[in-house]
Amino acid sequence: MNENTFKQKLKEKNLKVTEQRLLVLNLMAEHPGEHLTAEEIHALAKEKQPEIGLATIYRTLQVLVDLGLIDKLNLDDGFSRYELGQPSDGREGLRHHHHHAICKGCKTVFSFEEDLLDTLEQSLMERLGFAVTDHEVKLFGYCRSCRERGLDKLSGTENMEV
Amino acid sequence: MNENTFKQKLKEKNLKVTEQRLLVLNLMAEHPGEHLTAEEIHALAKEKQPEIGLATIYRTLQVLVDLGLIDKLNLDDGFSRYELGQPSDGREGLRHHHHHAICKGCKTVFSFEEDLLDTLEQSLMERLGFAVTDHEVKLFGYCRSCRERGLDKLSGTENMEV
DNA sequence: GTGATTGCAAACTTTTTGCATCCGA
DNA sequence: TCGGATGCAAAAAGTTTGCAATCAC
Repeated sequence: MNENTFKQKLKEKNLKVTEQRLLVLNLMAEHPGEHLTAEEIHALAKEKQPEIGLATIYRTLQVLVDLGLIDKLNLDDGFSRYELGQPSDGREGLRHHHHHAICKGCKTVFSFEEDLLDTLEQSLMERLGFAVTDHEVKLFGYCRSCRERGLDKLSGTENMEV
Repeated sequence: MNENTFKQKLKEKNLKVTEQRLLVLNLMAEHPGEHLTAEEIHALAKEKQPEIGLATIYRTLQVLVDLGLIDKLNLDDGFSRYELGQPSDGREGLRHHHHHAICKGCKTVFSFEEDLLDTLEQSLMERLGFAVTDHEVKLFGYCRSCRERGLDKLSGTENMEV
């Protein structure tokens, strides 16, 4: 995604090209694979444009989501998080985002690509007539190092909230 | 899940058996397959116990989640939602919840069972050493009736928020 | 009796909105 | 010029917390 494509997309929707919008998109592009909160993006943005307000960040992120340039994620920590979108694979209307594995021990989020949902989506279409355009997959469990430290063997709730 | 099993589980954690806890669990059991918000559960609870407070609902729901009796869902509508858990299939530590397909046209949520993630989970274990204990799968798309009404053919953002 | 639980209200947190000003086209 | 965009502050909405009174055991 280069800047000209972005400007093009904005114009198609009669949206204006502003410094703030360029800044936020560039910040997202500089942090690929990260899952940033609005506050984090605001902090990064203020380094380059100290006047920028948090409301602008939220409004800009919504624009970028609508344009399909970034994805909004919910990793169950009370924040909405945003990350640069994956380039489309060309199938019309399909934006298959990558998946996330969240370690319940150390809260690390592992991202990975995988397209094993095709069978599931086909079956939905056949049985319900439901056409899938997008999906969000979250796997919860324990990463290797937490398992080596025995964090997956604790019972009860003592490690459910950090 | 009968009431005695519930009382048993509470005692194991040194939690007390209260009217409020019994009421909330029973309400959840009376609404299988529904995705209720805390406010909705509160409204139902007040019919039988008008004094019950919303804070008690939240605290009780957390207890039920911790006990593994209900699941907390996020269907991207700004609410946390709760539903009765599926009975475990016996595999230790595994609670495979069912999946949700959310129609972007009419916002209907379709629930379905399917266990097609085993391959994905095996591959995670082999490649990352990540042991999956649970997962949450959300599919977004358009249901049959919305497709018949052409709601999936609109471009842009005009149908992204309702 | 004693510590957990409840109800209420206030606090908190994230996100949205109203509005005057400013800016891009 | 002019409608959209911004910054600020206030509001909104869902959820959590402090505390005195109450309840389970």
